[in-house]
Amino acid sequence: MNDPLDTVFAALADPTRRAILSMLLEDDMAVTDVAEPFQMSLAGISKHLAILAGAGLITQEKRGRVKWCKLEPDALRAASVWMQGFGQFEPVNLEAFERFLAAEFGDGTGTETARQGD
Amino acid sequence: MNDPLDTVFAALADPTRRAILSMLLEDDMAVTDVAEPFQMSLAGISKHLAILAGAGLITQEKRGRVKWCKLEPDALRAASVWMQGFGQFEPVNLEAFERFLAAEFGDGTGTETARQGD
DNA sequence: CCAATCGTCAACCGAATGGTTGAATATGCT
DNA sequence: AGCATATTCAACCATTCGGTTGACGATTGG
Repeated sequence: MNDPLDTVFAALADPTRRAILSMLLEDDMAVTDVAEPFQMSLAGISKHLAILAGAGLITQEKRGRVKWCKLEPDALRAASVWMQGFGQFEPVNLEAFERFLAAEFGDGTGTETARQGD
Repeated sequence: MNDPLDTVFAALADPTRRAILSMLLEDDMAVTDVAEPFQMSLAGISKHLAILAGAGLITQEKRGRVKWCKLEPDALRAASVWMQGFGQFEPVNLEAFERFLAAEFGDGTGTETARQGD
């Protein structure tokens, strides 16, 4: 895999990884905490995180025995530019995005009862 | 593969398929003509086209014995919306896109009527 | 020191990918 | 009819992917 577009799009093609990215939108997280909501072994999540890091979509910093995962949204820019070239979509607003998140997890993503307890 | 995001991103993760999409930006094309610039069997390209069609990124219409491939940029909208949610990138212009194409194929990207002899 | 916690590594597995070749199916031309 | 063109199908192959389990190296805390 050479082209960064390859790795970024491949990373985004997996629903678990997209879900992880969405989780990291809210806050940096430790690997174990990232893994918690998933029905998957820790090693499995660790692999997904490695793939996301390989694509530059997250960075991981080890403090003590805990490794913190941080979203790096800038890595999406190149891919976004590439895509926009096709559609010339009108500027996207966050509402549409939140509808999307809601559709994908059916999880309360903000509008009603903003996330409680952080 | 359930989520349309899965299929769209997976389709975009392959450089051959992205190149095909870029070619189709300029014009609809027959399968054989799509295959011509690639060092790959026709059947190989046919498979790639099937994947793109499966993701909704192109449609194929058979007229006579020729199957025409047409770009469907609207299929990118959902993926684009998803991505924009992370970065809130400034609106993207076509210049940036053309720089990208140039970087990826080093091919004349439009300014000088790329299609000769149609 | 000892035990628990955090995370990765290594080996393994089944399924999917990306590609090939050769035969098969349509369609068109003369 | 008969041949060439356009495209897919089917079988096969090597590689990668997504996942598991079990052992392992760090780090922390009693």
